Order: sequence, then structure tokens, then C-alpha cells
Amino acid sequence: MEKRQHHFLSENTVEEASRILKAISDPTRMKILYLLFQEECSVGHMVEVLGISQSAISHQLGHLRNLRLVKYRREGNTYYYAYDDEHVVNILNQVIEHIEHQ
Amino acid sequence: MEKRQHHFLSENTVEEASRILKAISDPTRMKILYLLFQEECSVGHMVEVLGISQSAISHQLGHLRNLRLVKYRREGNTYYYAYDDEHVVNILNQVIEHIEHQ
DNA sequence: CCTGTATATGAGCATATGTTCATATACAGA
DNA sequence: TCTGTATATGAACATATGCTCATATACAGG
Repeated sequence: MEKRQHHFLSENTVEEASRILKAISDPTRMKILYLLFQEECSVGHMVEVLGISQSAISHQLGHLRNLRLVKYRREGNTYYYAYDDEHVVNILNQVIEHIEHQ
Repeated sequence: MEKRQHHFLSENTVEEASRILKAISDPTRMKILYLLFQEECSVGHMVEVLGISQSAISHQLGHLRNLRLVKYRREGNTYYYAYDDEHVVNILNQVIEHIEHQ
């Protein structure tokens, strides 16, 4: 193995990439993000459509909020969520398209 | 929230996407794959270049082998690894490029 | 105010994940 | 056949993760 020059990743890059990839790799978060990619959506609607408990959805939304991947607006008691990081959603879609078209 | 038609992900798609994304989200595996993207590489070289223990590298290579993301050839006592799933490597590169160019 | 509805949050728990340490395996060379 | 080198593997352990259950919060309507 001759000593070629490698391009090295900085620790920051690795950690940031890891953060993003872990965020979208969990099935529940993936389903939420894929739904939000299609439309803004209330928590109750996510529960109904995805068949996942309110608590589980809400915990994962908390996670996605911390990562700044989603945003929300409030109308009375209802919270409408939308995605807030276009690039992350694009990456997710690309992975999904790859899998579905093979 | 009116009842629009959503595009739903099949469980298979979700699980496969999750598998791939989890595989590349771990920092050690990410570094290995990024190195292999640049050149075929022996285990010892990975240990040296990445500064990660032989055992940790080898365990993660086992994981990547199970997922069919890498292949290897043997020369005496030395195992040379290379990536074996172009698309997964492309996805990883895209994530990294996104992070580095922002 | 009191009640109901929508959502968030905390505690506890079970499982998954990644590492280290110790050891096994397989081959090369003397 | 003995020794050294390169890599793989198993056990044990610590930490992270995602869920459920129970409860808190905040607002709307009467």
C-alpha cells in the first residue's frame, strides 16, 4: 500500500454527517419526514396516518425539532409541522428512490 | 387537514433505507467507507490512517461485509478491502459534500 | 372557572450498538 | 514444526436509543 494522499474528513464533518444520517435513519422519523415532505401536517394527522402512538410521534418530533429539521406553527390546540431542512429531505428522498427503483 | 392522497412507503422500503442509512451513519464505518471510496486498502492501513483500534476496525468491517457494502481480496496474511455498493458510497459523498460546502 | 382536546414531557424499561480485552485462525518464513 | 504477523471473532460492558405509561401544559368553549 503506497503512501498516497487521502482526503481526510474533519471530526466536525463526520459528526455533522452522523447526526443527519442518524436522524433520518430511524423508521419513525423517516416516515414523519417523508409525510412532511408531501404536506404540512398536524400531530394528530401523523398519528392517524402512520399508525404510531401519539407519545412516540411527539417524542420523535421533539428530536427533529432539536435538530432543526422541522418547524411548526400553532393554531389553537393544534400544531402543524413542516420540514425545515430541504437538503436533508432531498437526501432522504434520494435514498428512497434508489431503493424503490431497483 | 383535508384528506389528500399521500404516497406511502412500504415497510420493506423503510427497513432497507434504515439499514443503509444506519450503516453509513456510524463515524467509524463512515471513515472506513470514505477511505475505501478513495482507494482499496488493507486493514492495517486503515488502523494506521484512521487511528482506530484493529479490533474496532475489524468488527465494523464484519458489519459492512454482512451488509454487502464492501468486498475484499486476500494476499497472504493481508486483506485488501474495497467498497462494493456504488450507490451507498455516492449517498455518503453527497451528504459529506453538502456539509463541507455550507 | 370547569371541562375537554391536542400535544409535550418525564420516568422507566428493554433492546441495540460500539468498544475493549482476550483469544482464535491462517498463513509466511526460518 | 516453530514463530511471527495480519486479521477475525467472542464475551463482557457501557452507553445510546426508542418505546410505553402516566402526567403536565395550554388553550378553547361553555
